[in-house]
Amino acid sequence: MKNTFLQEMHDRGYINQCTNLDKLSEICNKKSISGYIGFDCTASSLHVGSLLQIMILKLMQKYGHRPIVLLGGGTTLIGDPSGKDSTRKILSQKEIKKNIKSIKRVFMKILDTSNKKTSPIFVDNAEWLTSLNYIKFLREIGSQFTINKMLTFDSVKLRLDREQSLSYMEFNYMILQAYDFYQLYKNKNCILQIGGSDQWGNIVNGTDLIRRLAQKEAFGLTSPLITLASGAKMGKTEKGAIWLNEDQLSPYDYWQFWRNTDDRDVKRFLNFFTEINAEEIKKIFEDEKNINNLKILLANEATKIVHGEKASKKAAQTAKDTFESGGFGKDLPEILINLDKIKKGISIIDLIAENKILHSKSEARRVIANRGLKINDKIIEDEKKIIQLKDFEKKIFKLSYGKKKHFLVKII
RNA sequence: GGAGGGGUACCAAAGCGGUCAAAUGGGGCGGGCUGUAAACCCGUUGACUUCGGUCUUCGAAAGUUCGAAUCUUUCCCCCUCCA
Repeated sequence: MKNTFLQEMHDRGYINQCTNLDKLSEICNKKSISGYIGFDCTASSLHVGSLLQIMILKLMQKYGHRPIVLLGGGTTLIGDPSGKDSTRKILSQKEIKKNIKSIKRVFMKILDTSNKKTSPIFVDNAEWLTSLNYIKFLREIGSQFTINKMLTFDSVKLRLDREQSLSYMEFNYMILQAYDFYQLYKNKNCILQIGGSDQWGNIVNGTDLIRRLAQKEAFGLTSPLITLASGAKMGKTEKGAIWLNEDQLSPYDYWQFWRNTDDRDVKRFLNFFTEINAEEIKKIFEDEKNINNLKILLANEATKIVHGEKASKKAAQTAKDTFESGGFGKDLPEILINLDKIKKGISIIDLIAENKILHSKSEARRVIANRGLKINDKIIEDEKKIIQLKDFEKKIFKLSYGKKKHFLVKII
C-alpha cells in the first residue's frame, strides 16, 4: 500500500518522523506533489551535512514530484536557534544574497533541471518576510501561536535549560519558518516540508498553522541526523567542512573524503549518498568482500552526483595512480614555481609556507622532524633542504605531506 | 540592587611572584602497525630563527616589582545565591 516514493525513502533510511505517513502515501499515489526543504545561507556553499536533504529532493524528482528549494534569505537574517548552543553570527543582506547565488549552483548540478514537470523551483523567503508589517503579522500569524507551547519546543527549551540566552529575535524564528510553509502552501501548492530531525518542531508549527488558517492538512517529514561511526557529526571534519561547491573543495578532495569513510559507515552511506538501489547494495555487499572496493564505489558514485561523471572518474584515476602505483595522478593539486626562483634556490620550508601547504614555517620544520614530508616518496631528512633543478623529473615532482596529501610541484 | 565564584592555548582544566610558551586530558597533526579503515603504540601541538636565541600569548587597560598568568586598581563579560 505504501507509495513507491516513500518506500524508497524508507528503504534508504531517509525517514525519521512523519506527521502522517499513511495519508501522505495515499496522496503521493494519486498525484504528484510539491515538497520543500529550506537551506541555511550562512555560508557560500553547503557542505555534506546538507547532502542528505538534497538527495531527498533528487529522489522526489525520480518519482515525479516537484522539489522546492527554499534558500532562506529572510530567515538567515534571523538565525535558527535549533541545534545551536549559542547565537549565530548575523550576516548582512548583501552577504546572504551572495551566498544564495553560490549555493544555488550546487542544486543546478545535482538536481534534474531538464524535466519541466519536476524541475526545481527556487524561492527566497526574503521575498515575503522582509516586507512584513509587524502589527499585521502579529495579528494574523502571531495570534495563532501560544508562548506556552513555543516554550516546550526543544530548540527553545534546550537553550533555556542550559541557561543560555535566546534573543527575542531568534525566538521568532520558528514562527517565520511556519509562515514560510504557509506561504508556499498558498502560493505554490506545496503540501510537504522536509528537514533534518532538528527541524521537527519548526515543521510541525508549519503544518499547524496551515491547518488553522486554511483548514487543510499539510505534511512534515524529517530525516535522521547522520552521525559518523566515530560519533562526530557529518560534514564537519577538523580540517574544515566538506563543501559541495567545487571552488571550495576540489572534486579530488571530495572523492578522497568518501574514499576515507569508516568501514562501519560504508553501507549506510551507499544508501544515503548514491543512487544505487537498496536491493543492489545488499547484493554488492554479499558479492564484494573487499571493503576498500566498496569505498571506491561509494566515492565514485557520490562524487558523480555532485561533480559529474567526468570529474569523478578523473579523481578515481588520480587516486589509483597516486596510491596504488606509487606514482602520481594528474588531478593532484598543483604548485607552480618560476624557473628563476629555482635557479636562485628556494628552501623546502619556504616552498611549503608560501604555498600554504602548512600554516607556518615552524609547522613545516616540525613535520620534517617527524619524517612526514617526502619528495617523490623519499623522506626529506634535512629541514634546510634547498629545492634544485635536479629534484625535478621532467619539470615536475611529487611533494607529499603525510600519507594522503600529495601535491605536484611544477616548473613554469 | 546585595553577597560570593570565575574568565588560562582548538576544547576542558591545573598553575596563583622567578625553574611558565604554561601540568594533565580530549581533539588535531606526523610516524609505526594496517587496508588511503578502526583499535592500539610512539612523537608532536604559539611565531620567527644564522638553532645561540628572539618576539607575541593566560578577558581589557593601567600600575607595583629586578621579574607577573600569578599582586594592586579600573573596566568588560559569565556563573551561583539573596532581594
